[in-house]
Order: sequence, then structure tokens, then C-alpha cells
Amino acid sequence: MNLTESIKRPTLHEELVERLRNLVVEDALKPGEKVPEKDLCESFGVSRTPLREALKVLASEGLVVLQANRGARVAEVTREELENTFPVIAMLEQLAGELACRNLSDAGIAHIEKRHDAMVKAFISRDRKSYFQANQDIHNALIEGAQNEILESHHRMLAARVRRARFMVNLSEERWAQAIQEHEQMMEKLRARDAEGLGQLMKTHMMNKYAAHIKAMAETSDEVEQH
Amino acid sequence: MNLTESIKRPTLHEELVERLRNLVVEDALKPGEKVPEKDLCESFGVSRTPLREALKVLASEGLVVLQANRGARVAEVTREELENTFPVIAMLEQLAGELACRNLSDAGIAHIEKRHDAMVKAFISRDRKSYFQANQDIHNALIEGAQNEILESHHRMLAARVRRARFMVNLSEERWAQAIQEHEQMMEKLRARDAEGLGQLMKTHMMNKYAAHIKAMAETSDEVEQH
DNA sequence: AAACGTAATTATGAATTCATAATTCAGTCA
DNA sequence: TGACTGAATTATGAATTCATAATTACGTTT
Repeated sequence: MNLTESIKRPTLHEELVERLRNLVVEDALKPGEKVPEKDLCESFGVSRTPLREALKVLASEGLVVLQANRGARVAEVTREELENTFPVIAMLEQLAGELACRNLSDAGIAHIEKRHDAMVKAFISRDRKSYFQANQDIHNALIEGAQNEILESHHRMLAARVRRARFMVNLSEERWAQAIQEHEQMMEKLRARDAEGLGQLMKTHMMNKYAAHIKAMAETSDEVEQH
Repeated sequence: MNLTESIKRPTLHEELVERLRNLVVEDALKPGEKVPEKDLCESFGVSRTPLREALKVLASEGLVVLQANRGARVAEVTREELENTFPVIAMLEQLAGELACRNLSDAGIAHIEKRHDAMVKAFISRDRKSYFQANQDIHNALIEGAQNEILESHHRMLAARVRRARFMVNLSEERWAQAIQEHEQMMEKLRARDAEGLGQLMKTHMMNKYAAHIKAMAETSDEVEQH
């Protein structure tokens, strides 16, 4: 046990940052919506001061936008923002792959292997919910496995901004199969502890995910136009 | 001109974030030091509320550390943090190099060429101040040239954390010459708009900078031990 | 009725106040 | 003298208050 570790007692505003972030990521507060300061204060039972502090932090993370004298709005996820974000996430995932190969313990790899198997099973039975969960677990384990806090925090920030695009819901059958295949390859590289290889694959995997998202978006807007 | 662009009128806390960030990066507030809330309020002529809001933001950027009921301290730059930060910056620079090659205008490249020449001149006359300035300008121009706001903001955040290490002061003659050579190569790739090539070089350039820093640190601590 | 202008209301940014935790300092006792 | 105790002081987190900007509601005019 590390006795130098400081006692964890979250302050009010830290707690609020967490909660508000969830509201935004979970889509309880929709993009473009005004953040109802007063209501939130009441439902959380806090005064405006800590809530506003939390909003400032969220703004610096890009999850909300502050307009002088007009309060905060949930940031819109623009096409341009996604276009800019994906390449950055892809680079971070590449680095994470490289580092995870070097720094993960055998047990850590074994754990990912288990989640991978669960993910494949979920794919076979077309259980989207379990699939997404396993997929998420694998990516998180790889990021954590990199053992680089800076990398992790920046990845988390970017992932939060992107997750709101909810691009996973319109996962096509093709893309799903392709993603599984990519994950198979990733596992091979991880088992072989081929750092460069895994990094390269993770980068590509992320960019393919983006491409699929763009494609799905285009198709959706086509449908809309037809109405 | 874009008429939809909102009017820029910085609020108090945004202004303070800027100013405080500078105080930390410029080393006016030293790592580990307590941030003197009261004094800063007086010298800036503001109340504690906006200043504290600014501190929360700086904390989320990792520049200061908040301790519950004990205020804020300037974050220490640990060896481990540097070790984690450099590879991440290097990846971002790689991406910036690739994107800059594709997105910079010819005029943009010409401008960088000018600053490069100024940098070489400064090297020849061993004018450290001008050298650092030109170097900084070149890197900034390349990051901006990537035309990716997400990339830019995350790079800025990380650069701020690292700049405080003041690793540039102990620039050895060897490393200096090597850096110039690397910059020459970078210019070649940029002129040729070789995106992959420039990206690769910028990544390596950053990691070499890190290696030189580590070496300089080791030598400094050796000297200390001899005393 | 639609458009404009103005007053009332509300929301926001920032200062101030308040309760409490942390720190300093003085006094006591070994 | 030096370590400990507890009161006084200070600093901090959060609530409240206050001034002002933004929004809404209303009335007037055409």
C-alpha cells in the first residue's frame, strides 16, 4: 500500500465535472441545447458557483461552448470537428498499440484475449450490446496497457467528444465483419508483441471506423433527401 | 469575411487563464510553489471567483494541481511526466507534418523558408535568443499549417507542460548542430511536399530533442553529485 | 395584423459573504 | 530548551448578493 497516496475526497466541482460530462456524453443534454444552469443547480442541490466552475472545465475540454453573457451550450459535433478529431485519435491509438505491446503483462494480454473471444461470440450471435461493451473494454485495456497517463487523458478527452456522434449505432454488416477481422489481426500482433505492427493496425482500424461512419452519414442524408 | 463568426470579447476568466498560463510557462510561478490566490487577485484587480475558475481550467490542463482545502500548486514536471509527454507530442508533430505538407499554401511554405533561413543565420552567429524564436515560429507555422484545430489545441496543451522544463537552455553544441541538420531535411521534405517524409522527420526530431534533454539532465546531475 | 420600440423579467458574470478546514502562534509542561 | 496543546488567524470552498447584459412581454404605430 502506498502511504504517500493522497486521500481521495472529490470536491464539489470535480464531482460536477464528472456528472455533467456524463450528461453530455450520454446525450441527456443534446448538442446545441442551452445548459440550464438553474435547473441543474437545483437537481444537484448545489449553488451556481461550483456548477459554473465545472462548466468552465468542460468548455476547456470542448464539450460545451461558452458565450459571453449568454451562458453555456452543449457543443455541436460538426463534420469538420469529426474530420479533425479522428486522425488525432488514430495517432494516439497507434502510439497506444506500440506501448501496450511493450508494457502489458502476459496476464494483461490474456485478459484482452478473453474479451476478444467474448466480442467474437457477440458478433456471431449479432448481440450488438455485448459487442460494443467488449469492443470498448478491449480498446480501454490497450490504452491503459500503454501505461502513459498523458496519452490516456488526451485520448479520453477526444473519445468523449466523438462518442457523442453515436456513430456506432449505424454499424453496417460489412463494416462489422471488417472490424472483427481487423481485431483478429490486432490480436495476432499483440500475441507476437509486434509493437510497430499493432500500432499500425490500430491507427488503420480507427481510420476505417471513420470512413465507415462518413459512408453511413452520407447514406442517411441521401434517405432524408428522398423524403 | 465570415459574418456568422461570433464577436470575440474575452470574459474575465478567459483572460485570466491566458495570463496565469503565461506566469506558469514563463516560470514566474515555479513548480511546486503555492499559487498565491490573494496576491494574484490584487495584482490583476479581480475578485477570487474568476481567478478560481481559471485555476480549475489550468488544473484540467495539468498545469496546476488542486488540493482540497489547500488551494492550488504549480504542477511539478516529473521525469516520468516528460517521459510520457514526449512520445505523445512526437506523434502529434508527425501528424502535423503530414497535414501541413498537404494543406499549406505555397506562400505558407515560403514564409517558413524565410524563418528557416533566419534560424540558420542565428545558429551561425550563435545567437541563442533569435534561434529559439525562429525555431518556435517554424514549429508553430507547421502546426497551424496542418489546419486542424483539435491537433493544434492538444499540441498547445502538451507543449505548455513541457516548455517549463526549460530544456532548451542546456542545448549542447552537438545537439544544436544536429537539430539544424534535421531542420534542413525537414525543409527538403516540405518543399517536395513529401507528407509521410516530413511527418517521419518531425517525429524523430522531437524524440531526438527528448534524448538530448535526458542526456543533459544526466550530465547535470552528475555534476551535482561531484560537489 | 405586422413591425418596431420600450419596459419588465430573467439570466449571467463577478464581487462579496459565510462556514469550515488548515495553519500559525502562544502558552504549558516535561 | 523542546515538544505538545489549543486558541487565534488565515485560507479555502461554496453560497449569496449585486450590477448588468440579454431576452421576453407588451403596447404603440402604421
